[in-house]
Amino acid sequence: MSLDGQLPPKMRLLRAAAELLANSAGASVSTRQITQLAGVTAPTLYHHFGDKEGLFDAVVAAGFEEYVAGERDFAPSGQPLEDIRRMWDNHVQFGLKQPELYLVMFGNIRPESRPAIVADAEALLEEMLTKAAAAGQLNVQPREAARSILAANVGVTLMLIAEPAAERNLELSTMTRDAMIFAVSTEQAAGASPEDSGKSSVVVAAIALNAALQASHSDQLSSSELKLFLEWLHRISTSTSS
Amino acid sequence: MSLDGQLPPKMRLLRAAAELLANSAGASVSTRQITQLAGVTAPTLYHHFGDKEGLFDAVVAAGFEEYVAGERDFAPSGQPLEDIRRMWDNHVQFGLKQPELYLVMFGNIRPESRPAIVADAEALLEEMLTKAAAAGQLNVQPREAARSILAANVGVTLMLIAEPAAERNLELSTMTRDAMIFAVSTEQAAGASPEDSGKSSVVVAAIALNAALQASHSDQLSSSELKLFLEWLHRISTSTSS
DNA sequence: TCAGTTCATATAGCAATGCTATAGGTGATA
DNA sequence: TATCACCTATAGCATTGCTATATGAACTGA
Repeated sequence: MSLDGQLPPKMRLLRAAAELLANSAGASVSTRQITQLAGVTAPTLYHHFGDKEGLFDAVVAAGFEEYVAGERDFAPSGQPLEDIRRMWDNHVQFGLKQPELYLVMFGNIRPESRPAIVADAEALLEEMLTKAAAAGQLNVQPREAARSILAANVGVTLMLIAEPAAERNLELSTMTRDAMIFAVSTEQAAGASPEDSGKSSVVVAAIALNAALQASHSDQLSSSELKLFLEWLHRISTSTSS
Repeated sequence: MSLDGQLPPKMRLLRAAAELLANSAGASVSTRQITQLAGVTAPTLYHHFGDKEGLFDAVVAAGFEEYVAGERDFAPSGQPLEDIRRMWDNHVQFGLKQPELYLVMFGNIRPESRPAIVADAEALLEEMLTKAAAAGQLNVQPREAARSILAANVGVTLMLIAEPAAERNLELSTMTRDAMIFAVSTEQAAGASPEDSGKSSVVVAAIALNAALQASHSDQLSSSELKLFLEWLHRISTSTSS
């Protein structure tokens, strides 16, 4: 079978690569397989993508588009933390639905190659977490919370992918998810956690104000005042000692 | 340079492969590079390891021995949860010290190939968590806790590896670590403070910060800075627009 | 001591891989 | 028609993982 049709060769190459990548259980996919399935010869591939890795990057980029679309494609519930849960679940589902693609995206991250995807995924989470912070529901900076949650999310998804599909236990996901969200949220504020007993109230309030200010542009302060104000606010909200 | 010496060829192959794998920044290592560095010809490799992947598996196994040794190599503090923290940190340190090896071990996990390593790492954690459970410090089953903590641990380590070494922020690790441990432990009994749920305006946040600042004297701002800061805060919190 | 057996290494080479130098074909524009 | 940029194909190179076969070394039993 070949992916002929009226599609331009560039598209056919992308689809062929995606299909072979998705069905190759870890085995390496050769350019010859791809070009044959696409009904195209080798130079066409290198003309359009320069490289085998270039083609794979394009496939990953397409997959990432799909992922982002999924992350955005539900109505905000009004409860940011609930939306975070859905984003988490969507992330896991994406990984389980396209494990090979996911492994290329998040399993082989190397310092020099592709922190871009990670940064984008973080930004998605951070965006939603900022709303939570604005509602006073966040314990830490939205950015730090996003990094932490994403890390756990990736780890859980990789673990689930590694398991045979039959015995996958999604409880691992929900449990870890709720643990992370609970840890960054203020629901626990009165708790006995030893290290944040001193910082909590001031820092939480500062973080919330910071997020709220950035969401709604208050005109009570001039721009220069606001700049200095935000700087001080940042200083307070990043303080760790009481 | 070659790894000659009195070592048997099998060892030389292992060391050569480990060294090349450690220094190859993601690039693929060829059998010819390995055999040349080991001062050996190709059939020797296949005689001892059968396969290129067989050799790499052996390298991974050796690396895993080192990892396990590190996980066991500290005296139990008597506080299981504190020991879990050290195991977490040791895991991260191992990943950062040998990133390429770590990526092979935990980044490329595929359902059919190697859940063995994951299972062993889980068992290490579970062993310690069982002690915590015996001391009544655990909220969930040790096995579930181990799976969850390991997943987050792997995710965090992968994220840190993906970052340029210069700007690695280990706070991501400690924060996620404590979040996970806190979530599975029984320490969290204290109640929540649902008073400020639902509102998100700048004013509310400013008022909260104002109150919090006056309650606890933060030393992040000088007194003159603080005075001006509070004035602005007052201006914001008395504004009429939401 | 010496044939037999087993283990370990080397020589030479195969098929498959990623990639490319070069040339041919196509359509739009002048 | 002629030109020119763009896209694709033919053929082949260097490198890859791997192996069929042969040679050496070390030990065994007589």
